[in-house]
Amino acid sequence: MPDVDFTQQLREAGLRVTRPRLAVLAAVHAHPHADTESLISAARALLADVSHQAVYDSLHALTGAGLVRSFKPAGSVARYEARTGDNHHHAVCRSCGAIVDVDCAVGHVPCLTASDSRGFVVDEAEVIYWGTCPDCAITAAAT
Amino acid sequence: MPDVDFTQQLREAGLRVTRPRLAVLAAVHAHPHADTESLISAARALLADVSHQAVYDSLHALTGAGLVRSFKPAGSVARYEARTGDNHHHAVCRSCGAIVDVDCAVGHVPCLTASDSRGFVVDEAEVIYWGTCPDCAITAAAT
DNA sequence: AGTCTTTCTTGACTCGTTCAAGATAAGTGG
DNA sequence: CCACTTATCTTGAACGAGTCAAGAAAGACT
Repeated sequence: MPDVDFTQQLREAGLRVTRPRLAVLAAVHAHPHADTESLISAARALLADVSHQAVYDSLHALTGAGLVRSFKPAGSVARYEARTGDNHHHAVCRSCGAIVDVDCAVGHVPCLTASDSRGFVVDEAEVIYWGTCPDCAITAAAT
Repeated sequence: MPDVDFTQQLREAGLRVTRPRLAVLAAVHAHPHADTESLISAARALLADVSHQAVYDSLHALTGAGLVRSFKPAGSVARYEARTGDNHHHAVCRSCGAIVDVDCAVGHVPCLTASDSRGFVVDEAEVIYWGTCPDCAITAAAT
């Protein structure tokens, strides 16, 4: 996946194509669920001396354009991912902090159908499953 | 609801009964979905000069004991509520920030039944519905 | 009451994130 | 291809929710 893809994406989103944005976009694609600090490092591996501010700005711009999505499990810093528009959710391991993607519960977006939402017009449901990942479950059982 | 109730709750939870904790517990009951700063103010109305640290400590202790629950909509600070153990969720208005309780989607805790959670043992699902509250929907339509 | 342990007070501090001002470079028309 | 306009980036400071630490205070048990 050459930079051309990302350039294209930026153009189509009406964003200017800049080196920092390409680096950040590539970093998010390469490191799903990464926090900002990791993304700064990853972006610097592609483009030395990018300021942290540029990364924050880019992430905001990309988030606004829908090219990346951000989420923030309680007790964690902001995390970003490039998988957007498919209404998937996340499962977080209480023990090791691992995060995996989880497709919508019953398969057909039931997450948007709150039975009684008090007249709210709901347009997005953000779901985080808390639990124990397979690895930690095994470790805990072995204790 | 005299303080006796809260005293009882603390005792049963195995926590020491202290003035700050009673004040914080009462504050959370009186102001559902309030953020920490509001709770500090509310607690000070009941017990002047409580330190913010005592409020933080109390909230942590109460959360650990299951007497209060904390949640944190993206972009917001921590919020607390006294309604626990019934697996309800929240709807947040993007426009005015209002938060209301929403009972579980289909009525029978489907929120815990992620179809494919990659082997995760899920013990809690945290759901936040984002949308527009009735008031803001009307205001927006009138524009 | 006396003693022990938990909890509270005070105050400093961390860290993720944001703000601001000036420098730089992407896009656009000539 | 060059100049122009404006969005974006750099640098560096600032902010604020939340945490840490040391000593003082006050529950709980005997």
